Amino acid sequence: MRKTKEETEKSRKELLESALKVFHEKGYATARLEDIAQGANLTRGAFYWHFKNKFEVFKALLDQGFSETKELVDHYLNADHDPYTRVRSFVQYLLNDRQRKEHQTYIFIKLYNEPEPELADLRDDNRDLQQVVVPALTETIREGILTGAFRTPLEPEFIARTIFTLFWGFFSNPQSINNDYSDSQWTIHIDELIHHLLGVREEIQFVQKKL
Amino acid sequence: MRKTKEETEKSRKELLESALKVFHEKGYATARLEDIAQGANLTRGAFYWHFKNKFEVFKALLDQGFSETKELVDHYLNADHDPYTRVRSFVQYLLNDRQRKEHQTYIFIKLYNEPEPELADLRDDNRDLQQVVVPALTETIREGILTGAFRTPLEPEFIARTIFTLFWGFFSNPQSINNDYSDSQWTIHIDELIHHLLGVREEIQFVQKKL
DNA sequence: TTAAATATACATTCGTGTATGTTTATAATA
DNA sequence: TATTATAAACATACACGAATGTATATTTAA
Repeated sequence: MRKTKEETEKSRKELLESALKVFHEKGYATARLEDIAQGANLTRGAFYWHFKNKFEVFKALLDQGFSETKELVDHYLNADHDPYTRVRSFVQYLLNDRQRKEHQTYIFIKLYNEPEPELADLRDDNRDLQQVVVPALTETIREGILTGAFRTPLEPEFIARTIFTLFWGFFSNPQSINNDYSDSQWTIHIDELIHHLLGVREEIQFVQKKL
Repeated sequence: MRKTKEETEKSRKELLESALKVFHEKGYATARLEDIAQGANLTRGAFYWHFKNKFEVFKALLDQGFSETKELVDHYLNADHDPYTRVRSFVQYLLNDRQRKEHQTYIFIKLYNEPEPELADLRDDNRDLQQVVVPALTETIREGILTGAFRTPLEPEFIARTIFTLFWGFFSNPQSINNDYSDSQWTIHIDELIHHLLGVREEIQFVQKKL
């Protein structure tokens, strides 16, 4: 049953994808290796050739999500735009990501929330999402305040943490998904909220909305 | 090994308490009935006499937390005070609860976050925390706006949902617990945030702080 | 020809559920 | 009031299935 190198790579990727789905649906503890294998049209034999065990796939997935988040932060927050555009585009991306529901960031946070003692080590300082997002967000907000784009009585770091925690809650709460207050409503209002939190000057809002 | 009625009741309560702890530490799926029994200085035999299975204890705990939350809402939000005091005391309670870490509300939310398909039925409309908190919070905010205590461009329901979601994220994120940005920092800043969100008039803030 | 890339088969462990044993509070009875 | 029968409130023992990990078999790129 030996396959070509490309086919092997494909198998590995499909196993990872399947694992992400299964973890997302059943959670880490309940996920069975056979579910994961079947999702990739393979057997547990294939799984054990590619990965050591359940823990290792999970770790691989977390690392993947973690570096993807880093790229996101780099792309949006550390971009070469004005502070307002940077914050806003980042937030908008997260909202869309949440709406698609299938993407990394959304599932990533769900994975983090599992109590499971076995995963405790993974949630150490090195993989803290906050430490990736909050500093960049804080810096952007601070810059916006210095340049006079934002006028807010709140501390930049606190605003950053508030936005982060708000999205964390938004992604985590299972009920927020099937609720009458739908995603589209959030998308509209979140925009106002961000403006309100940052104290975005009205001229900027106006210019932005015209674009 | 027959015990008196009081002793029996005590056993049951200790089993529930232990279950709460174990679920909190290990999560639903990983929690073993023996852990729960041992935590109450009993055996699995005792457990099975009091409860049908793991699912039933969990349900009992959720119901318990749910009704406790209802009481909280009644006590703080539906109280006989001005809107400002109601919102603020409610938020302060949650913050303190979060700091104690051992109380129901905190663990309650953690329980809700588990993916575990078996628990899907429990997260239906009837046990939606949002439907308990958000309407009461919305009403309080709306009243505050009508009486002129609050001046905010944001919609009352959205503010309520924002506060709710923010706390959900605050309670859910495992990293927010052992972070350098400590609970006390949040406690201070959250106060400002609530003021900012609600647009609390400065006279009111001043009077409140003097008390 | 060899070992990569799987599938299949098997052993082992772990947790649940249930059946059974044991003690003793409690109600009934005399 | 003392005695006794009963079942409450557990503890202990056992049977079972489910999932993991490993050993072995199989095919075929390289």
